[in-house]
Amino acid sequence: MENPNGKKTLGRRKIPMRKIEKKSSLQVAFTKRRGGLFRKASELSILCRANVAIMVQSPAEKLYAFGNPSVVASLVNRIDPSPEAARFAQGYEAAMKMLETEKGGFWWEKPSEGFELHELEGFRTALGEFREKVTKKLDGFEKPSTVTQQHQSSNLIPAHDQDFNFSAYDQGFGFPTYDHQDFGF
Amino acid sequence: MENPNGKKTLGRRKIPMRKIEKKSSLQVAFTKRRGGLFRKASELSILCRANVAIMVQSPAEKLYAFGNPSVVASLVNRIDPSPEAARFAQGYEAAMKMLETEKGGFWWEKPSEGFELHELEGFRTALGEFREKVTKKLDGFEKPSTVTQQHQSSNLIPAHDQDFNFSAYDQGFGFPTYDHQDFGF
DNA sequence: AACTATTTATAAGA
DNA sequence: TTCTTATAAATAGTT
Repeated sequence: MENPNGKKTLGRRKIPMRKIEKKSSLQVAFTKRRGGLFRKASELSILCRANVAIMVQSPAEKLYAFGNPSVVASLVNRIDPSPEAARFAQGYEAAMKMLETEKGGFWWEKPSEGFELHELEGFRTALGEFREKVTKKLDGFEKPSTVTQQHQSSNLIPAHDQDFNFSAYDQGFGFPTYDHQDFGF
Repeated sequence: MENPNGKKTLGRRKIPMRKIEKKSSLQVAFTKRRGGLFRKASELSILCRANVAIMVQSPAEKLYAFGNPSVVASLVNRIDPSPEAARFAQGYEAAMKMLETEKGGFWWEKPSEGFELHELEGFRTALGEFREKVTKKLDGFEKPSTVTQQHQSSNLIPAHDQDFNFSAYDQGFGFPTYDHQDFGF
């Protein structure tokens, strides 16, 4: 065997967090990680009763979407309130239901796991309110170059007097999110 | 120590894939898994040069978003082409840039990792084309109850003559996705 | 918010 | 591409 330690494979290896150059590796990684991302989203939905919608675009401009049909419908309606868009959402849901019947049911169809209509309406309005609040919050912003190196985020977003913050970033996740705070069920 | 085996903790435990009932556990899990989901999205973006946008709504209707500013801007523009929405996107980007300067830079600002403008335009148009194609594809759909128990998905989506499929589901991920096929960089 | 042991994800290689 | 294997990473329960 090629490995000095006599094991069959090297196992998973740590990779640097930058673009994968090798084309074949890139494609495999994209497929695996897209699946992993959608699985994580599904688990978050189920475990925590959270609505999740995801869109992923590959470098080749292929588009992939995740979401339970109702959330997709809500999102589509936001994106385009036309009858054609609504018909797309209906078709999507119909196709999902067909697969459901064929395979034995999806989680969002089970009464104990499904979402109520009023929740979907809430999702729709929350999205609109989200935008409005942030627009107001960011009122008067200047170009970033004029406000740097002053721990501006702290000034911008005091710890206890805000509607939005970059909590995930502040927690050291290494990436920013723009979200509500004061999570409370 | 309380554990019969003398170890400090029980370690991670497997949990059933259904709603977490205990309120405190639910909140902790939501926070952890939302962070995990966004981290995975970030990694997918970096490793594979993929545009990713995510929206998560908690049961308490708090809204969380992920995406590099340009993708968010594109998405926002789709959702609402009004000047106010555009201003939100600008504010989001400005806030991100402030944090960037403060902390040393985010991946999407680095030339080697960033996206080009034409890619963003592609993302925008891909989203529209996606809807149009699916609308056309689903033309003539009936209610799901009329077409069940016939391996309808196979009829609906032949293996090699389609624009869209449920590939992730078919691969046994346990959740459906609606996506393009024939991935190729 | 930190800590571990365990579960889960996944990079390489077959 | 799909399967295997070993390691890297995520996280449930606890402190």
